[in-house]
Amino acid sequence: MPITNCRMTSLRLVGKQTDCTDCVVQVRCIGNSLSKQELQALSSIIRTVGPFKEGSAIFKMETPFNSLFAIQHGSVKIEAALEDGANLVKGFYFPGHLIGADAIGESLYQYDAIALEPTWVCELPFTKLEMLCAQIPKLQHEILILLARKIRDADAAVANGHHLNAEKKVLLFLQSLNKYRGILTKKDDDVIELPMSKGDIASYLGLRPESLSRALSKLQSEGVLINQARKITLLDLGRFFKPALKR
Amino acid sequence: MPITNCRMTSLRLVGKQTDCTDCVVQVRCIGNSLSKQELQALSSIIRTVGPFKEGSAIFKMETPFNSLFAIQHGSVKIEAALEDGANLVKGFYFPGHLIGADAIGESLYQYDAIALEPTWVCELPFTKLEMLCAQIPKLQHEILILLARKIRDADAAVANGHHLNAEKKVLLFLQSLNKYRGILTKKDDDVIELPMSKGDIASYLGLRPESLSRALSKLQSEGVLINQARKITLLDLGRFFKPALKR
DNA sequence: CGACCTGTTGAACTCCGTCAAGGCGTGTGG
DNA sequence: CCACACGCCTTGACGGAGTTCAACAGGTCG
Repeated sequence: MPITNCRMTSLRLVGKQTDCTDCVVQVRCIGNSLSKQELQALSSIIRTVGPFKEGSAIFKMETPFNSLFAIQHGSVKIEAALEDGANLVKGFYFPGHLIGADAIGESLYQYDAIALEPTWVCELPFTKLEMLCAQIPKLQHEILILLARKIRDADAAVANGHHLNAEKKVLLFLQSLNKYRGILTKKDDDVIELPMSKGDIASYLGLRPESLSRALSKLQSEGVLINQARKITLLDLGRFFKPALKR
Repeated sequence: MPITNCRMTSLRLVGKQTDCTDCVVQVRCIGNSLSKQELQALSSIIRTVGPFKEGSAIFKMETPFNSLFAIQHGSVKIEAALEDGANLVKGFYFPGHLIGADAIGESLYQYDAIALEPTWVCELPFTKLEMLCAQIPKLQHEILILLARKIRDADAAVANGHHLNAEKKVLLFLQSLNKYRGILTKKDDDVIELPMSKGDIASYLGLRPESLSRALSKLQSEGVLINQARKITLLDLGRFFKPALKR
């Protein structure tokens, strides 16, 4: 589960591709520690791309890796096609998140990045970013921290996949989603509007759609949440988690 | 599953802590692209530490994070204690591997690193390494690639955890272990001497020890391998994998 | 020799996957 | 406007892989 503390000032972007070197607020997942001058140097190598409409790809597995992408507005799912044709969803990302970093050192991206709603991203050409890092140690430091966090998140996902049952996986997913979207939208009413399908969530959690559906039904019957199509209301997570994560 | 292409010239280290600035071959997971002069700069900030005897910690969760460690000789398991007291093994690492990188940006290490046999490591003070990276872009590039590979490995572990059954997990583990140790020891006889316990392997694969034992027994009865305490002989992996990884 | 730890084997149970059917909302065409 | 199809989600019944609990074998160390 990708979790960042990054916030992003929401942008009122016009509906066409822009090439703005002036809007320094573009990338808020990196650059927070930089001076104004350094931020301008960063701004000079990046550009805003969008909108990507729902279902369209920001990059695909076959695309040569050249850039990282910071999500500005919208949401993105990362998925890889398995050899048998099934799709495996590897993550969901929101404004302030960086995607594509795990392709560093490879010639191609590792999977497809698909917009879940109208989405704008900020392109960071990797070679230029690297050169800038060499000039700005603070930027290098930020990138290293960001990659390390991605490793920690992936490690945590492995551990959770091993020792949590379906219901706990679902709840952990929902609360991290809510926490994040709470930061973003400042809504604290515990209602989550899902930008992705239940099928995508099931795939991400390593469950069959039927199992996810059953888990949600059971949680609803226990009064933990309310499950309505693409809207989920969290009622009483504390009660559920208090019986202590048994192994 | 950690896989690196790094090779390492095996060192005949004396059994006491050494402080060798001359042995440039110390760290072979990074520095491969550097000039002689740059390698010397790298050597000047690192030092060899060891031996750690079996069961002793190179670092623990409570240890403040200051350094990365490249394994020179021996083997290391990474494990975290869960709140209920159970231990979760998160990885096994061998000469040429780098550990501790996912603590970057945190004040403490994320888990314990325990030697599985007499082990020497090379300590890389992180702050100094960062400063060196700013001076040597090639080194910065290597570090970024190394971190990205760790992300890919962890992502692959998530996917494997989801759609492989116990037997396939075991075989995948064994062959990656064998591949790696083959590179190291130049033995190609497909006999693996396990430095870790079966319990550790089970934990790493997300299985109960009983399930691992059963999987190994079944594979032995099928003629795929021979299971003898801490020695496993791989016989015919090709046959097993040919029926196509069915989801 | 006996205590202990690790690994193995057996039997019963549980959770999730699988297969099948049906409900619901949406879009399309008549 | 309704009829229908289609995709997505839900529900039910069943089976199987892995867990759990228990007993035991084999090695090591006191």
